[in-house]
Amino acid sequence: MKDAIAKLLKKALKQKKVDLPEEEIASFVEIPPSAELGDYAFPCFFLAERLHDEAAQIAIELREEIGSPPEMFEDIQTKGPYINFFINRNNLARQIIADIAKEKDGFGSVNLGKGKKVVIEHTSINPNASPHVGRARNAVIGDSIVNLMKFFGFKPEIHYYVNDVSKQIAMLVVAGAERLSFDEMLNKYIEIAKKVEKSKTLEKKVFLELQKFENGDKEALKKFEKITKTCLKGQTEILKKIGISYDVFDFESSYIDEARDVLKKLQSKGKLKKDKNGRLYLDQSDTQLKGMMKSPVLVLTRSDGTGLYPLRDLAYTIYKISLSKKNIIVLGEDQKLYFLQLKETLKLLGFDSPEVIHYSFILLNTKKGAKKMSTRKGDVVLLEDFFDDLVAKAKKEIKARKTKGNPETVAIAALKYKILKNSPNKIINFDANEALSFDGDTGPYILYSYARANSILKKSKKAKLNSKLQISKIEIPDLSDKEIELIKKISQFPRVAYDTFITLNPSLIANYSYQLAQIFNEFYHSCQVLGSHEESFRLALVDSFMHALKNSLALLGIETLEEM
RNA sequence: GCCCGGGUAGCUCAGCCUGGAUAGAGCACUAGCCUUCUAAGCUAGGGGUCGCAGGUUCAAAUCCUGUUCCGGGCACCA
Repeated sequence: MKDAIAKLLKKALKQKKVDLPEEEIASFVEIPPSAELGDYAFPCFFLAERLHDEAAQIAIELREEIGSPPEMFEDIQTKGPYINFFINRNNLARQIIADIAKEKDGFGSVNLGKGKKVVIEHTSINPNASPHVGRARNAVIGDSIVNLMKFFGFKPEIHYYVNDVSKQIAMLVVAGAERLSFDEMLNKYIEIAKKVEKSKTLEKKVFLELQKFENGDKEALKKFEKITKTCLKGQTEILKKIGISYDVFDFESSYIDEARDVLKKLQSKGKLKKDKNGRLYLDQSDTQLKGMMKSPVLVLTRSDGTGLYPLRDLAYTIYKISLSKKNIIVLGEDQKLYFLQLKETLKLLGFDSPEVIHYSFILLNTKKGAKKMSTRKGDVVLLEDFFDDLVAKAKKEIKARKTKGNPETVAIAALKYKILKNSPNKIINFDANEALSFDGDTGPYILYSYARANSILKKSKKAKLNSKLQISKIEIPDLSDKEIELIKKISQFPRVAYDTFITLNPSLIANYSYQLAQIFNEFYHSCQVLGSHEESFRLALVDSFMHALKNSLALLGIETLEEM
């Protein structure tokens, strides 16, 4: 569209003896702040100096040069220093409705992946306790990326890395937690973490337990496995409740042997060094990490010779890359530098590294200000508790309204939207009261607009008829402002979905979903559908809206409700 | 000390990549709207030195530099 405008302008500019390439002209073309100013606009400021005239006057003269607008435009006007282009809205309306009627749930989707496998690792919570909402951010973002990949024709394989070789589990072993249930784990963990912090001898005991596990001591193995299993089961059950599941669970402990091979390979690269305590480390001073760290090294073994986490992580990442070249991982912001270290090490070994999405923490709003959630300190809002609160609230609302609708679906929408509407790199300030709200910029609000739309179609006798009717036969009436806004917003969906895919930033589509729902609600109030003269067209428009919103929410991992 | 994020209305956030018309939403507050398709809604109103200071530009929330505050990280946690 911008190209077409640029073409018109190029011709007009030539008359004024200004010769600019079309691409440059197109780069000036913008979308005006309000619909009254048209659909596209061309600012003339930059021409003022060159033509020794006022920008507003130039706009008028250029407009004259263009002459009568071609068919694709309804009108071309000038407003001050701008030339404003109004596209033919009826054409747009017809086209969008026809596209969606044809593509339905595929509207906006492009088969970029062509069925290619993409390995996505997300969530990967330490198996030590019930997850808090901060951890849930990883899972919710990861799940959205999975949906995004599917939408663009990839075949996602979802991996969950289970950190079963860890100090945390060793601590729980020392605390005798292998007999505990999942619900009891958190308190035990907080208790032992406090004790270990205070006592060096207890910490030694913890590391001894870890060493025993790594060396394959049967007793230790059994205890570690029991705790890991209990935690993993508890965690995945909660995640399943919010509609997030996994294809493969990879256990860190099964990469201990491969880790040794990685160590050997690094040895052969000649970058591996041993410090005076006997630790093996990788010198990274010849990489971008120089200047970013006090000492650019990656420590790979303890002084007792046991491998550290990065070593196994390397082995694991190499394994994932062997599954598919396209790899995505979701990691906390605390792992930014570490991931760069990993990336440089993989590069040294001749491997690509996964695309990474880093997300910031969710802070807890308290009277004293925001503070970080910490499992270790017990300052958390547990995902499960928060979700249960959301479900209870949804049940209450549904009951009050005497409607039907699945409260779990409403709660999932509230939770996921709350997490996804912010850019991953933005810290989320989590306020319990605000998070429980279903008004305004929330998941339930968006679902509600869908349910309302559905209600119209359900009550309509023509809707069924419409679906069989040739879209081309529907008469497009003179469009009201709200109808135009809605059509334009719907038409943006493919672009927004694609941008989300490129940037791996689900907040783009989350914000779009909200704006779309908002415009629909405005349309709903200003335009009666049933029984109106424009009924056929409006029914088709409502149907188009529903598809756009449904596809949009699907990318966020949110299901729509026909009634709520 | 160094590296990476962030600072926009009382609060929570869009907008920044790719500079343009009066800086947008939501919550909270005020006033309206349910005998018409679901009031989880809509309409109207008040509320902003876009952290601060320079610079580039016809034009800066947006780009550049400096500075400040908050978060994350910088050798045996994972």
